Parts: sequence; C-alpha cells; structure tokens
Amino acid sequence: MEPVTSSARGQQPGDVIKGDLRDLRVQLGMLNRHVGARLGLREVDLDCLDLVSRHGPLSPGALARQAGLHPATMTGILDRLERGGWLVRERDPADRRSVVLRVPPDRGREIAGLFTAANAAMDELFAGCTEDELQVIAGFLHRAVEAVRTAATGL
Amino acid sequence: MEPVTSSARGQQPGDVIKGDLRDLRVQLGMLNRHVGARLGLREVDLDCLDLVSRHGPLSPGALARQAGLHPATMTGILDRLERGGWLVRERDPADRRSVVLRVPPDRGREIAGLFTAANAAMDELFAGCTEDELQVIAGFLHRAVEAVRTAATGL
DNA sequence: CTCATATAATACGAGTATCGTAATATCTCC
DNA sequence: GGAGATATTACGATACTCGTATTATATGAG
Repeated sequence: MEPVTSSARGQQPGDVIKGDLRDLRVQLGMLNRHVGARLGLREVDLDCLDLVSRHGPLSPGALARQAGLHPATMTGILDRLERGGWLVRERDPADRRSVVLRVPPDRGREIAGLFTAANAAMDELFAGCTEDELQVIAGFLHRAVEAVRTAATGL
Repeated sequence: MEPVTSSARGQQPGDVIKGDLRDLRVQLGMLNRHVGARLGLREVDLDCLDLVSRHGPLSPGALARQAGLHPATMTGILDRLERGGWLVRERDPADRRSVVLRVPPDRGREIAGLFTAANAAMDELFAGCTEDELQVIAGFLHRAVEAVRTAATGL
C-alpha cells in the first residue's frame, strides 16, 4: 500500500500544513460517510447532528446559517433526522414561530459509539504529546477555525 | 456577534482539539461551497479537483476510493468537471482501459485565486508561530490524517 | 387596538445528483 | 487464443437540493 498522502515536496512548512488540513477534511468526510452509511444518514446529516449536539440547542434557521445551507434544505435534513429519531423539534415557548432542535442523550451516545475507533486513535495521538504541545495545537486550530470562517463569509 | 465556536467547557484538552477539528471541517466545507458557488460546482467536486491537483494524476477509480465515493458517482462528477473544463480525461497509454485525470495548470491557478483570502489568513497565522510550533502542528496533523484514515477504512 | 410589515419554518415542484446494475473495452494468465 | 478479471461508463430508479409561495407569529406605527 503506497503512502497516499504525499504532501511531501511542498517547500514552505505552511504549505504542508495547508495540504494536511485539506486531507484531514477529506478523511473526516469519509469517516462521516462510513458512519452515516451504518445509520442510513448522509454526510451533511451527521454534520448537522454534530453541530446541534455540540453547539447546544439551536433553531433550524441558525443551524442553516452555521452550516451554510438553504433553509429549505435544512427542512429536508431535519425531516430525515427526525424520522429516524436522531433529533427532536420542540416549539420555542418564547417565540412560537421558532423551533429548537435537541438530540436525545441516548441517541447521541449511540452515534458517539461509532466514532469510538477514531476517538481512541486520536487519544493515542494526544498521549504522545506534551501538555505544551497540546496547547500549541489547540490554540492553532481554534484560530484556524476563525480564520476560515471569516474567509468563507467574506465571499 | 457572539462566539459561535464554544467548545470551551470541555475539560480534557484533547476534547477541545477534537471539537475544533470538527468545526474546522464544517468551516472548510462552507468555504468550499462558497467557492464552488462562484464556479458552478459543488462541494464534492472541489474536493475531487483538489485531490487530483495535489495527489498527482489519478485514475477515476483510485480517486473514487480515496474520496470514498461510488465509481458511478465519480463518473457524474467527472462529467461535470470536464464539461466546465476544470479537468481533462486522458487515456493511459500503459493500460488503455484506464484513464488519467489532470488539471490544466491555468485552471488550477484560477481556482487557487478564489482561496487567496483563506490562504492569506492562514499565512498570517503561521507568521505568528515559531518554527518549532509549526513543526509540532504539521507533525500532529499528518499523524491525525493517518489516524482518521485507518479509523474510516476500519468500518 | 388594528393593521402593515418582518421573520421563522415549511410545503411544493422543477431540476439534478447519487447509486445499483449492466454493458463495453482492455488486460493478464494459462 | 481464450477465460476470467479489471476499469470505466451508460442507464434508470430513487432521493436530495433549492427557488418560490404559504402559514403562523411577532413587532412596530398610527
């Protein structure tokens, strides 16, 4: 099996990092597709589910903005997710036009279970790092998220 | 504007990193969708184009395996990309069943231009890091790609 | 208080993508 | 030379995405 991620001959260390970030995106997408296949869901569905479970209860509109999707598309995604019981729609008592999305805790754990292998591999990676290194990585990633966000919304 | 990426109250530093990786994936996806919208392409199309341009000339089958897509799906994607002139199909002289995919250099630059803002933001991030820190980050990302790859194929 | 306007979510239809299967062309090995 | 394997693509059924219109509720002006 040949090494699939070349990204080797890039001169600048920054270029290597950029390439690895893109590869990581593709790989995480594949992981999502495989997990989704087990669950009868698609990549974008899992993304939305992940956003809801990590970034707290959200409205469909807010979720659509965060994911960069059309509100009507979000309706279809939520229909799929709700049909499978992965997520529930509740009326917001404060604004009855609005809806809040919530992931039942047991369902969340069920999904997390399929990511166990990936999580374990990551934890092993972390175990080989010093506290300072983890700090550097976390700081970088956090700022990278913001940088990409502003670049994306700037279009 | 409230901070959208919370990922703050996670206790373990590893959990923070995992959360940021997921957020980064979503944001890179949004960036891809926005850039794609300018070009009349979709997210997955740009992913494939990126894989071809960075991981050298590839066959459709190999590309489908790397991206985790059905070969027939890849045909549709390649049809779109070729119709727009983003990519050419050439017969492999060694194996005439096979096809090699190639991105015309000028088209590659055209696409890269739309990522200029994101690249600049990234470069600015790199400028604020020491050489050692970049080394740590690059090393981590590279191993993370491999970890996720094996976890994904393990399903 | 009433009405006009704005906002949130969804229904609906047109266009399009995805994927399983089958077909075609070529290679490899005996 | 022929049988089986492999790479790619054609085709059709199914399902998704997105623009627009619709319903329900909130907000502000008169």
